[in-house]
Amino acid sequence: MTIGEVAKRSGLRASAIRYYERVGLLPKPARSSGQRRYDSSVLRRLAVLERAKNCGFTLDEVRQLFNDQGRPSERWERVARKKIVELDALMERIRGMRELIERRCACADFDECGRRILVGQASGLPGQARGLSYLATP
Amino acid sequence: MTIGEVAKRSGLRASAIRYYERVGLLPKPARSSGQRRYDSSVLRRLAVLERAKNCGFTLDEVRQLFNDQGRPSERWERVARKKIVELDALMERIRGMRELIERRCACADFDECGRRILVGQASGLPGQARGLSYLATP
DNA sequence: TCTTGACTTAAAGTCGACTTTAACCCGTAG
DNA sequence: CTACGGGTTAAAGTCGACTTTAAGTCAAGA
Repeated sequence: MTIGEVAKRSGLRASAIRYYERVGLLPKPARSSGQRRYDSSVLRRLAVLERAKNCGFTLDEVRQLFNDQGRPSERWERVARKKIVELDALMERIRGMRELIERRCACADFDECGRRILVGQASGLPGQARGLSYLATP
Repeated sequence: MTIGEVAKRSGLRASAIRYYERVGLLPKPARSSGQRRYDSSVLRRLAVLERAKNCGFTLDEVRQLFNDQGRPSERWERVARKKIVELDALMERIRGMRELIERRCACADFDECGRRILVGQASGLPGQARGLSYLATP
């Protein structure tokens, strides 16, 4: 298969496939007159990669999954355990945000709001928040 | 107050305060021999800004909160409703990720894993996932 | 022969929320 | 006078996961 076919079959862009190769997530394929030629195993590899991304793993974690030493199941176990902890923390953060939003105030304007926040010391939300731009699902 | 004092009192960096001014989240303060001079209202504004960030609002949304037209309570209501929907969707996504991770497979290696994913059509997770690097709480 | 379409590369661009850097200015203490 | 500790600016850098661009290569079809 050429990279274009792999792209069509996997639903990824060719540029993404080249990128994965560059960062060490895909083995370098054979070449035919300069062009990459893949066998079907790349599709399985990409399926696992997609699945891992759907589990919330970063590419760095997927690299650990694919390339670290030890049995595959051990590597999975290690990375998965860590991710579960992160996901639980994130859930907690989001719950905190929701609560904070739902806690309606009776301020006439934002200056009064600020005054109340400054006197009442508790923000009610543990940890620092980041934007939620990652919510966009294109 | 100089920008340094505001930074100390608010816990923000001076560079962040200048940045907020540049993007229209803070009004341009008076100057004394070239330097910014603030009155205490800026602390209340920054307190609201921080609170809004803790609610998960992006700076763009905070800008709508501060600068759009309509009553403050209306602006808040509009932005807050939208954010709650986003947060709920995010919760759902994370729940899906957790489930997917917890669903242990019996594959000997990742190639077998890929084969199973390719034949069984359901990923079990709705929507596309993104990395979770935003989890890092510096 | 010329064109088309698919491929190749390195390098730069994207998004958000800042930070860092480089080069400069200003008032005061020694 | 000069060093020091603030402040100032525009421009570039950061993080992750890619995409886009520019310029070039290659085989097949008209």
